[in-house]
Amino acid sequence: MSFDTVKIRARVVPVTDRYHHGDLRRALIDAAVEAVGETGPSALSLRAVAKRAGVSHAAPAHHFGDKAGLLTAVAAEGFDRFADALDAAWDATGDFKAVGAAYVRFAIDNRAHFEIMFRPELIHEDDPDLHRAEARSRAALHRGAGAVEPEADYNPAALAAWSFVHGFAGLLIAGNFPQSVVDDPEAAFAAVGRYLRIGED
Amino acid sequence: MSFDTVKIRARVVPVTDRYHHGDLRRALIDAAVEAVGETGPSALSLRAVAKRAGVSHAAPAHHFGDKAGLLTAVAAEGFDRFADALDAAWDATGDFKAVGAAYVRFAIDNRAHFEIMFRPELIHEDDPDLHRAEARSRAALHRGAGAVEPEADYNPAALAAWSFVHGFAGLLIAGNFPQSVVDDPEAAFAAVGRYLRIGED
DNA sequence: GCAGCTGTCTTGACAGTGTCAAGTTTTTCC
DNA sequence: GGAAAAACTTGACACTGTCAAGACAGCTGC
Repeated sequence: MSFDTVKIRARVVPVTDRYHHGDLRRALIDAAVEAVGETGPSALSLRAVAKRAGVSHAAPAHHFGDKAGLLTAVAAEGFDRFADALDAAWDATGDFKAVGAAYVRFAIDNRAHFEIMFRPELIHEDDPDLHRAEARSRAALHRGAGAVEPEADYNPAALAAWSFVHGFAGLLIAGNFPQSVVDDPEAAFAAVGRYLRIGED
Repeated sequence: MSFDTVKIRARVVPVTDRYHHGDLRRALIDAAVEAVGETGPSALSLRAVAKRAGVSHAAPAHHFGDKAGLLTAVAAEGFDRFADALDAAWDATGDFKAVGAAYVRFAIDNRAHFEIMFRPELIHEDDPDLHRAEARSRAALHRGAGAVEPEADYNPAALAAWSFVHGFAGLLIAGNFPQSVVDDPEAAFAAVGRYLRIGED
């Protein structure tokens, strides 16, 4: 096997790990996210994910151990992107409401990730990578909401803010809100957010 | 059929439908709730539910059509009890916060029902019985939260209150809150609820 | 009081599922 | 260039939801 072949491969799939498929791990996560987006997390089939990625039905197990392992990887990726989004919103505005809006926006734009992230029975909660990513999100959220109030072991203001935005996002993507809210979530969130007593007076 | 027969039957099995098993429909719903409480909604197996109720594996299909049908019945029952709980809280106190506390309490005490009620991909959303029960809950919730603000097509105050309590309940039962909150949810909800600007000034 | 019928449930079968053990192929390492 | 490791495939297993067909009980009409 010549060095050229490797080089060509590396140029074709410019990702961290490389092997036969190129980056099957990546491809499987993407396929899983796609499938969850279409049919929801409960109806997800490992074999369908494998077929979507063009590999045999047992290939996912090699990378993720089992179904929950694959979903754990999706959740970890979700928490990482989530932390990025929240941090970006805070850095850009320094405003709690903007972080809340980013929270809701993330849930809408990354619905598949979001649905898995907060469904503990589907994933391996003890996964170290998941923990790391989750901690990042928690920190980002705390920075946005907790900055208003002094830090504490458990911060009621942060919990209030979290409950509020999480409930709004969850009810929204589950289809519990009227069409006008779905059509313009940002405006609705701004209107509804006025009833939260945080970051003012 | 004579009127007397009905009366006697009604005393033995005081439920809507009756047949061989006594009330298999009821038993299957109970078994499903039990199973969901133990393993979560995703791992629920129709055959396991049937075994738990002591009937053949295909018996549930006769009463509920399919798996989603069984879960729909659970959700409908959940929404009915939910409406009862919220109405009772409002009638007893006339206080929005008490309705919120009842919301959280219901989620904790009826975790299996609650988890299914807000997971649309698991149930038949077009089921008329579900719709009826859901409307009852919506009305009860609106009575508790919407009473504060004037009625409208879409009431921001009601949506805010709903988002807040729903998020709190959801994050709590998903294990995202610190132990102190889990140990005394009522106290935590009262503390956190102060950050919601509803029903005051 | 009995034939027929409707509703309740069982049996058996089917394709599809997750997981595991064993094999095959490719890459890496020295 | 050969050995070892990694990446995947193949085949099997028990289990799942769903469907068609049949068995059984209870009620209806006479």
